[in-house]
Amino acid sequence: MLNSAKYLVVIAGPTAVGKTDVAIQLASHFKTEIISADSRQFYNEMSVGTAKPDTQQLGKVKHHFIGQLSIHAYYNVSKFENEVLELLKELFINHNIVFLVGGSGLYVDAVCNGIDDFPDPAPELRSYLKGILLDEGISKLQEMLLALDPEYFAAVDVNNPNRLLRALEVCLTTGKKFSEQRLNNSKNRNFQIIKIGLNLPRPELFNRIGQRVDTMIDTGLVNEVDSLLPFRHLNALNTVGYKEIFEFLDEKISLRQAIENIKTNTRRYAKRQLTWFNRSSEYKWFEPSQLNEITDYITMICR
RNA sequence: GGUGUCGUAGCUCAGUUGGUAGAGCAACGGACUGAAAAUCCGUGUGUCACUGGUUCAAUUCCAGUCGACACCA
Repeated sequence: MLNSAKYLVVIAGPTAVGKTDVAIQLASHFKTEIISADSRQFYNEMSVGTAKPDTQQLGKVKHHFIGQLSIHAYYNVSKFENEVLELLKELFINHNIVFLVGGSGLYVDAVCNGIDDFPDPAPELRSYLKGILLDEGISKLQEMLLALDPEYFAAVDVNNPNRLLRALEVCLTTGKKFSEQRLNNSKNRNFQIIKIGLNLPRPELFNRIGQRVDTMIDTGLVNEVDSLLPFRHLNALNTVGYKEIFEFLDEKISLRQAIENIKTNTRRYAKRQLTWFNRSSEYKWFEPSQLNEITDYITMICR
């Protein structure tokens, strides 16, 4: 092969747009493998509610990062970045093109651009800070961050508890300001990146979301969620499709209402995904039906 | 058929002692560096059922009409 350049082809887009099917056809065409960038399809115990590729689909193309984790495992985007880079080294030995497919924008970006390195905070620090949030409210966390890192305090969304907790965690673990360590530099990769966005007119997308939720219900979502009831406190299960069914199982809402809520929350999620991906101008957008155009586009660039 | 209550945003409802109206949810837009399907921020989109009357001014008061509900026949 004359051109030995390596290409990571990102297939991103909102949930239910049809990424899985397109990716499988593309990966088959280019005789390569798929890395999933979907922060919920990682979990082995969550299948129906995450619309994982089914066994037939998984049989067509080798997928990575599908169901490789237990919901009890601690995982984060930095681990994902490192593991994917390791895997890519191997895959690029025998393939010039590898697909990265998923809707988790932060995870996609971590692979493409990298994220800054921070030490893992001690678990007890995290629960200590959460305790403060619970007992004294967010204003206490704001006070703490203002004292420890006024620069980040000025820039951060101070009403967002997750952001405050994270910044405080880093400040207290490292003894240095979060803002000093958060360089936001794009890392160099030794492969080229092609970004493809998949989207549909909104009514069509929303229609597909509704149909997919109905299919999940028909294929046993309630049973799956019921079996995970003891673990509902886990972060992995703080997820659309699961939290609404928990409410139904608590008899707080009807099944009908739970289904409606899942559809609404999935639509909102899809919009947030589009906001994320639209921020980058690097995406070339297609409709999922434009398989030939997408194939030509990739071929043209990789030629 | 009679009496009563109600009719305000996409939905549930508040309100205006008469000066053309506002909450929650939805919707729409946005942010995002180790929880990210998470978390957070911003925006009111309206023939105040309809037709008349009183009034400088009616969504508000009055009458009628239509519709919903309840009770009485």
